[in-house]
Amino acid sequence: SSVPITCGDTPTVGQLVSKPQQGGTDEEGINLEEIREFAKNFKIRRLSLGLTQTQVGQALTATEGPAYSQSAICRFEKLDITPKSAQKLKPVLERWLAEAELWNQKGQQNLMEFVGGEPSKKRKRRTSFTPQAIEVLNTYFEKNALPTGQEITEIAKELNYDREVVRVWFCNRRQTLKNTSKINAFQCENEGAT
Amino acid sequence: SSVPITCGDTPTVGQLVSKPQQGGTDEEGINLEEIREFAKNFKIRRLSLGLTQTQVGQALTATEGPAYSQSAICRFEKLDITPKSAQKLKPVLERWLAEAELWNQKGQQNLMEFVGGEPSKKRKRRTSFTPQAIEVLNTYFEKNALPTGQEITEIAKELNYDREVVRVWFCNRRQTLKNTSKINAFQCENEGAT
DNA sequence: AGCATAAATAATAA
DNA sequence: TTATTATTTATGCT
Repeated sequence: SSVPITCGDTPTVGQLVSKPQQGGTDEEGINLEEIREFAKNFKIRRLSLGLTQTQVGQALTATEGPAYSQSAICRFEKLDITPKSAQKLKPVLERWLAEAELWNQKGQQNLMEFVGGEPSKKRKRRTSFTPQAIEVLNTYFEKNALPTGQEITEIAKELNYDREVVRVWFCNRRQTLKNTSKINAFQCENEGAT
Repeated sequence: SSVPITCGDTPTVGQLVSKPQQGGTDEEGINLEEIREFAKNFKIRRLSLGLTQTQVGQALTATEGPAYSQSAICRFEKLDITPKSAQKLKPVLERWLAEAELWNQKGQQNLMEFVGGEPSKKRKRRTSFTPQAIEVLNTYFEKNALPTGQEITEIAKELNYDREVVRVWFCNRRQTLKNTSKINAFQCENEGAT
């Protein structure tokens, strides 16, 4: 009385691979086990490069012709995809990833260029501060990381923010800088200077 | 004079800002380069195990005594932490991670048991809101985009949806609004105009 | 076959 | 640290 739930839908790799009956190979000779292994590996390597599914999708769309959405990458990694599609996508991903890793070895900058994102994409801040306000705050911070109460009041007034908010911003800013500067300062090793 | 610890008026921060580097070791003999390397490695290994910062934090809290929040793990990985704290935290993380990897080799189940979470926490099924519910939610949102916990509970009750689902809906709704209004001239601050 | 968005995870203002 | 925002992933739908 085993009624197939699939109702004619093509089963996904994930569904097939969890069935021990097939021994890792589907009826068309596709090695499902190999695909599963690659998918898992792909995710780890992607994360090691610090790339998001969106980035991979966009990069592939740019270099490989057809469109690869974030959803497509997601579904591949989760094996929520038909064996046929997976079989087709696998070599594309494999080739692309290998190249990406090559660029990464030459430096993080090269990778980001290869991926196609902006090299120095500005990070979005929490909404309490507008980007403009952050810029102004940083300018003040560079001049003086420890403003007096009077100065804080004036900055807050200029930016039209709550005084307390500005005070805490300086606190957090100093904290972050203090914590990270020592350890992180060595990251800039490929800067052309000695 | 006494040692000023408070974030408001420590005069040494300005000095820290422009402090020259010391070749990978700080004044207390901590190998910063080693910590940086480990932090990077830690993240990759954590992701390879498929663990979240939250899971690591909770597991550490359970096995190691003091509390380790998701934020703490995040800050360690980002090196947004003092060298002293990092030095203290590093061996704990190293030991824990090694053990986690050991359990993982014995099987995914063992790892999840070690981590202490539910064996296989499934992602919540994506809820579909009825058009009627969306309409009601939007009406509430227009009146108040940031309802209190009490209000959320009431709205959820009225619509007969899970409270958490409603809470997340407001989160995402705020997010969407923010993203779209960014395209237009945005106004983040409704405080007294200048 | 992929968009819209719900849910989950990471980062950060307080 | 905690509560919330920002970002990323996953999935219901057509």
